[in-house]
Amino acid sequence: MSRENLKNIEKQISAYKHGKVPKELRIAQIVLTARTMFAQNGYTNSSMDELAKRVKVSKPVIYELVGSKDNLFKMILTEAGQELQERIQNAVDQASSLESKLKAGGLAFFNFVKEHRQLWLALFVNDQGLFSKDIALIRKEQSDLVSNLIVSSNAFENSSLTYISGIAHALNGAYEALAIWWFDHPEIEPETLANWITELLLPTDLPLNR
Amino acid sequence: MSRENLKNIEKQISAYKHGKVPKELRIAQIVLTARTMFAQNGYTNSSMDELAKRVKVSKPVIYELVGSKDNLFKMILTEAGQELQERIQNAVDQASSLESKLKAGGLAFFNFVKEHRQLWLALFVNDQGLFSKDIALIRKEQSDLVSNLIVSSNAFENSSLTYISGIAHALNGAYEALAIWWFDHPEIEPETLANWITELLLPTDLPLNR
DNA sequence: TATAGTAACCTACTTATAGTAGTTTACTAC
DNA sequence: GTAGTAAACTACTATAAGTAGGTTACTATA
Repeated sequence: MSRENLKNIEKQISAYKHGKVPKELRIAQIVLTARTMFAQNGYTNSSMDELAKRVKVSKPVIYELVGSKDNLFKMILTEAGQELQERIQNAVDQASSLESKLKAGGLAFFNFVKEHRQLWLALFVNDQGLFSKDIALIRKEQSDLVSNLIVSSNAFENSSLTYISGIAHALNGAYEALAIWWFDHPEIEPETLANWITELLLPTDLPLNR
Repeated sequence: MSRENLKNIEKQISAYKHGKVPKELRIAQIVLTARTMFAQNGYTNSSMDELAKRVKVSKPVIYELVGSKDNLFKMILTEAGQELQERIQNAVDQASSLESKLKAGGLAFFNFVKEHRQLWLALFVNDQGLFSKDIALIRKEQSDLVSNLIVSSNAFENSSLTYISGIAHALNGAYEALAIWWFDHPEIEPETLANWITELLLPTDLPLNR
């Protein structure tokens, strides 16, 4: 991602006196500018008119070069997805044991998110603002339910509330992701899915508490 | 959710000859019609003009009664969130052991999703179509990476590929959800988060394989 | 039974934004 | 210096959220 940086490109562009900039350079400028804009405002709250203003070019130029708002977003999404993928893959490859691979992969992921917080949010999670607070509230309630379950089970009796809250959210995310995956495997019964996650967390041949 | 059903309400409405229907009844009709529309087309692809057509009323009536498109969506989202919450809570309360509570809660969740597939997707996951395929592709790649990790570790050697794929998606969902939760706890280090999930899956005082 | 008040509803607009048709400008090759 | 073309522009259309201001029909009271 950002193999070229925006400053660099704009410096090159400033060499063209009368504003007629080669296609590829202009595309790079547009995509990078759009990435910042999407990160700041999300997809819906970003407009192509504003993008045109930021790039200091008229709208048809943008449409000529990147096709559509959708397509522009997809380009940015795909590129970021690829970089994320590569970084995780490299991290996993360089570790040896299962445990260290899991740690390294997770670390690579969280570092990526840390470096690109706003962008990651805008690309992979939600469309800036609109309902994120409402969904966050619902998730929080679900997670509180799970937190209570964990606490009352004494499974994590020496753990901090922060840790338990985080784990509860992670667990909810697992259920949610499995439900999304389920759309492509509709023949599976709800009971089966519930068992999968339960057994993942509480292997039947192991004591429940630790 | 849908404490009243649409047919019922429209039957009551048809009693009013000249189309002047009491506020509350009209609101119920609008909300239920909108719920169907959002489930079919998602938020962005649903228009208030179409809603007005479906309800057979002019647009200002709808704005008078539900305020805005945002607000309408939030009403539906919140109500669905509450029902989901209640169903999981009831299921958990009625079970006794930690394991049975996890199973029952999970089952309640997956049953809810099964009963309201399209609506659940539209409300909690994404905005119909636009980028869901692109994000799904990225998730699939991440999950394949995790699947390979799982397979090569021999941790699940007797498991079907379908199961492994599902678990991999669930695991990715856990990372993603934890990253979202992280926005409210920015002081935590990436290493810490990576360790949390690793230890959840591979408790250090237990053998790695089972 | 006439009429005042109001709840429910309407037509016709404004504003914002994605996307396009058709034209103009400046650099390049001969 | 002129022809061709790449890069850019102005000015439009279409769709959709949201609103201003007016109309209709039911209800209560004289």
